[in-house]
Amino acid sequence: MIAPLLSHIQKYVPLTHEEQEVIAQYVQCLTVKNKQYLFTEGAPCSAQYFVIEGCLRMYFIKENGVEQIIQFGIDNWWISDYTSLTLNKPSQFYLQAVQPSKLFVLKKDKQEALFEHVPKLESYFRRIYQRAYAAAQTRQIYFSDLSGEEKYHHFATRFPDFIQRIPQYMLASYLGFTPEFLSKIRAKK
Amino acid sequence: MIAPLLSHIQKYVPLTHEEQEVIAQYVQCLTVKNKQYLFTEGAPCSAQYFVIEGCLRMYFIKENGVEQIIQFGIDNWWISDYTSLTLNKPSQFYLQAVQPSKLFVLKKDKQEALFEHVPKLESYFRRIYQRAYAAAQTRQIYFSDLSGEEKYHHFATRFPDFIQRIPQYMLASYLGFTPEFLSKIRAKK
DNA sequence: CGGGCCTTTGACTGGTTTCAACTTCTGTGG
DNA sequence: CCACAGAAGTTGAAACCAGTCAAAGGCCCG
Repeated sequence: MIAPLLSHIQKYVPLTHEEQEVIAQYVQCLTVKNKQYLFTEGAPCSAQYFVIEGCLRMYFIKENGVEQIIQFGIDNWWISDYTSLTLNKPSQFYLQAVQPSKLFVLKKDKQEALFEHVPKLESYFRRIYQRAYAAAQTRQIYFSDLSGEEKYHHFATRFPDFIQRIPQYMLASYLGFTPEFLSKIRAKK
Repeated sequence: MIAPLLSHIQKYVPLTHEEQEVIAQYVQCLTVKNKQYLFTEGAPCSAQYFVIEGCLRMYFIKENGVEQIIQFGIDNWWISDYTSLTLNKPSQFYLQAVQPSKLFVLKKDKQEALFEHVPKLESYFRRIYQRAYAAAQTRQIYFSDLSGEEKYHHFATRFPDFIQRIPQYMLASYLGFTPEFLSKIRAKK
């Protein structure tokens, strides 16, 4: 059950059997239905989520009322509103399942306690956040260099299986344009 | 000399006198002239930079040949191409001084060695990267919700002193539009 | 003092949005 | 299992935000 998380951690730091037990006690497993929310805008977000199955989307509502997805949560990826989590501020985002999903929850206070018991997890999360930040930098290249059409083709060729799993309007939202425009791109060929 | 860095670290983790000495041995201080490069696209980037004075810009060249700034490096902020640093790949960016600047350099191998000697720095960088990632998430809100004109006004009111220090074409590049368009925004009032 | 870089201004162009109408898909209850 | 209502996707016309190109003016630094 907790195996996927432990094996992910062990790609970065080795764990003794005892450490694995401790970790298992500090995280909870959670099964969510499609459309279920993990947190919503305005409410404080006090946990991080590790997706092992299914798919989440994190989004906010723009001035004009349109939903803007800023990230999908898929297998082996931690997702959360880190501003809310770090500074104890109300969340800026909604985190919602877009498929029936299985995930692990690590609450903020549990994480801090876990660092006391298993200090090498500091190293694990240091690497995780470093990679997440690196990915955010790289994503900026695609989002500022590519036109709408190019972004779609880039994403469609990189994640051909993923785009099958989500409705088009969510893909359009993530790529930063309207569903109508995506429809026109797809009509071209 | 190294005081600004040590006091920044101590906002997150306390340091003994010995630990401060060790850190001082692993980082180098560097003074750079305006327009000097720290690394360029294609070359591996094997260090992070902590700015204590002056200003850096990190940018890449778009398909159409235009420079796109993705980040400014100012006081008390670590800056680097973390994809290059983490995965030992050639850098995607240029990092260049836009003012005479003072900074500290932490090479990748030195950082790893430093973690051995001062394990609590894992915790420091874990927090630093978590905040950096949080900031990247928040920035996405502004960049996807605001029009060009709104981004300018938002940035101008938030950092009124900073925009005085850099040429307008760099601000336009950072905000994701052309210098001509910025000029037209400013002409409106 | 000069030359090149930065900024401004205007006319034209184009990618993307908006709006509205229509079609297709989906899932839920009878 | 079918029917139907609401959600999702498509299509076209008109409008708009921002880019491109070109020319002129300002300013900084050698």
